[in-house]
Amino acid sequence: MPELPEVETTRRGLEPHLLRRRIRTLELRDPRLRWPVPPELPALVAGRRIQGLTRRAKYLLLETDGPSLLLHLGMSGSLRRCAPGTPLKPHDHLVFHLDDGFEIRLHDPRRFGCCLPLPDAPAVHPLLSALGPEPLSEDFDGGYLHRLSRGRRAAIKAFVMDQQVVVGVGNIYASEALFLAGIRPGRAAGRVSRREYQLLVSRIRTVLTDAITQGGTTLRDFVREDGTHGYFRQQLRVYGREGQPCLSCGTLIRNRRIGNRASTYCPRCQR
DNA sequence: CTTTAGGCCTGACGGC
DNA sequence: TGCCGTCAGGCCTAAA
Repeated sequence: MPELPEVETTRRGLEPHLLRRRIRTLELRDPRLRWPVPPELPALVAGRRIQGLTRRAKYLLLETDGPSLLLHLGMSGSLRRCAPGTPLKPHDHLVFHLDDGFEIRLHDPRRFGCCLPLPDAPAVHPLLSALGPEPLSEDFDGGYLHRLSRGRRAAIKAFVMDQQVVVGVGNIYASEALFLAGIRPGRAAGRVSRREYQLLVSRIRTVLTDAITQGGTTLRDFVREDGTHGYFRQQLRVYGREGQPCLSCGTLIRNRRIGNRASTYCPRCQR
């Protein structure tokens, strides 16, 4: 599932192949994504030169010398760089034809992703304007989470998955970070101590950076820009391990629904 | 204000 | 074998 590490892996893989390239055409094979891709989008970007590929939260910003684009991979999306002549697959919805002959294809079976034009001031875009801090930035720390969480009754897992609180942390990495910090996912966010938040922030940082190093987590759909898998799945301690023994203490991993999400945890290691 | 539920979408899976 | 209900998940909107 594309959370921050998968999006960042894709960004890093694609950027060197995109910089200074020109978009010859954008082929709209199926515009039915989370929001319909505007029919005028191909005309807006045709002939434009790519000046950057940046990331904000789980969004990718494709910057050109004309209009820029906002891309999201939803939960089953991937961007692949394909050599000329590579056969199209089902669910290859968008194809950027570049001036070096290569193609960048947005593949998204469940179509929860998006591709939208971005205004000149990206920060005012409604999808970006209310986002919380980046988890790997300086302004995200234990004190911030502690302050923001006072009085909140929502589960801490739902709290850290709230993109207005901190971005990029989805179900997989929230589960893993809470395990590494020894905190039960169902505890009220407002009852978690400052010290625990400091530890949690540290664990969120390490789990995200480790996952980026491994190329992200492939469960089913996610592939990197070159078609290879991410390898962080092998490092998962609790996610997807319901009923299996905890790697630290041997207690069986439990699964509880929190905020309508599967939440796996070790009842002994996490308090 | 915070919190929750529903909806979008496809494919895998289990039960009958 | 084949049909069908359920689940997965990010993130929106609407409603409580």
